[in-house]
Amino acid sequence: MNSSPKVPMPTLERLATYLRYLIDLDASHVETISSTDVERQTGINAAQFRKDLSYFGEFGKPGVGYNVSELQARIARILKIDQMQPVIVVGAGNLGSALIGYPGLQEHKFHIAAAFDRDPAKIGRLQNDLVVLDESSLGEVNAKIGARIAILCVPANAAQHVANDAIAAGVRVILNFAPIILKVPERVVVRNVSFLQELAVLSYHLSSEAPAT
Amino acid sequence: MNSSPKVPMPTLERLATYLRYLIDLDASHVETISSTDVERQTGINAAQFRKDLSYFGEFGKPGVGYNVSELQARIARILKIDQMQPVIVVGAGNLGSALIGYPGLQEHKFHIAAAFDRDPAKIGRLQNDLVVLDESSLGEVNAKIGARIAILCVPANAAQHVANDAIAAGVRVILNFAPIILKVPERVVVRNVSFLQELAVLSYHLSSEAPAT
DNA sequence: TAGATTGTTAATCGATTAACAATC
DNA sequence: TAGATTGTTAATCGATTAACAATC
Repeated sequence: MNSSPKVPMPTLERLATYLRYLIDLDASHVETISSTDVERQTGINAAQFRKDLSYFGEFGKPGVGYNVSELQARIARILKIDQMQPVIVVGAGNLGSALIGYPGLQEHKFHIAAAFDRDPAKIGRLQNDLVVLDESSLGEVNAKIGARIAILCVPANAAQHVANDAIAAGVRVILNFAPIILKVPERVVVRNVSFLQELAVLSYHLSSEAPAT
Repeated sequence: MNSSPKVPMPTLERLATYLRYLIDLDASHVETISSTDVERQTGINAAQFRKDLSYFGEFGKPGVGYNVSELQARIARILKIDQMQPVIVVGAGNLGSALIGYPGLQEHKFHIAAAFDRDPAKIGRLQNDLVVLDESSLGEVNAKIGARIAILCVPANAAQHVANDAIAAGVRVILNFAPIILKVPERVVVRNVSFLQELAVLSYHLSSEAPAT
């Protein structure tokens, strides 16, 4: 099923960008686009766009361009967001709650199937139509749900432990918000989102600019 | 003040990772590390680590290694997180609230100086010791605060407008959580954090794995 | 057909890694 | 001094971009 052996990570990230852009175009009833249109509107080089797509086959018509809704459907299929995916969230603090209620999850075919926490004060509480479950029941619960995607919104000191549990429960990819480098088996894919790291990089860029008033 | 003309973005991102790791080491009273230690514990190649530092000067002693607390202090200074920085947050929804109360902001020397929203129901409410202000007062308020960092947690359709206002108010770097590509003057630096994009990339990786049970 | 735009190959660019002389 | 580890140069690797024949 996986005809492309080595797709660069930046290509995958851009694919998600294209998809978002195509959804907007589709909503605006645009039917056809060219790679040059994409460059104008997203800033991503036209050759880059064509190259990115080329990892997965042929998508356009020379002299014409790309059919928006067809391209959208095909990229969605490549990213496996053409059918609903169950996702579990561990850590129901502020961030966890925000993610559970994040707008757009549904459209992207992600379904938060369960939320866990270890804090007795949070367990049992309702969070966006979801009862927060005891973290220790993660394995048991996921045996039913079968989620292969987990989102970790726990503190750094709990993250490794929770990751281990999630992996044991069948999770194969992890979106990690905890500021720690997780040690996981090679088959498991982890992506880290670090709010403070992003701010730090931005902070660096304050220096090179012209002095403020 | 900016002796290094062209530091690669990946280097800056890793710098923030090193810093976090060094803070941990310091807390564990480790005094000295070698680049090989860094590789073992973070997975980042030892040569990469040394190369990254080399953009900013000399930090270690041949045959000995790096002094943890000194290195920590110097990286913090490079990233300008050695002194408190005011930050404004626009959009006080779930995500905005989560970020305002995010643990670690203080340690990283970021201070959320004001939060804004355009929803009358949110304006005036208390959010982590902060009164949510009317978005339309952003310019006026930031004239006093002088924040050069803004975090955007508004919906996609409001993001460009808010970004324009923030830039007009003196903001020079933006952390954008809205799923949209902002058009900004060249001098302004934007970093995008896209939760759904991260999930999409992870979702892709589910295919290449061994079949589930 | 002529004009436009694709998919792909080749050229360029930049980042990572290995190797090693310098040095503590 | 001998052993360890740095900072940096050179080699490798991979990603981006330009160019163009194929084709609608």
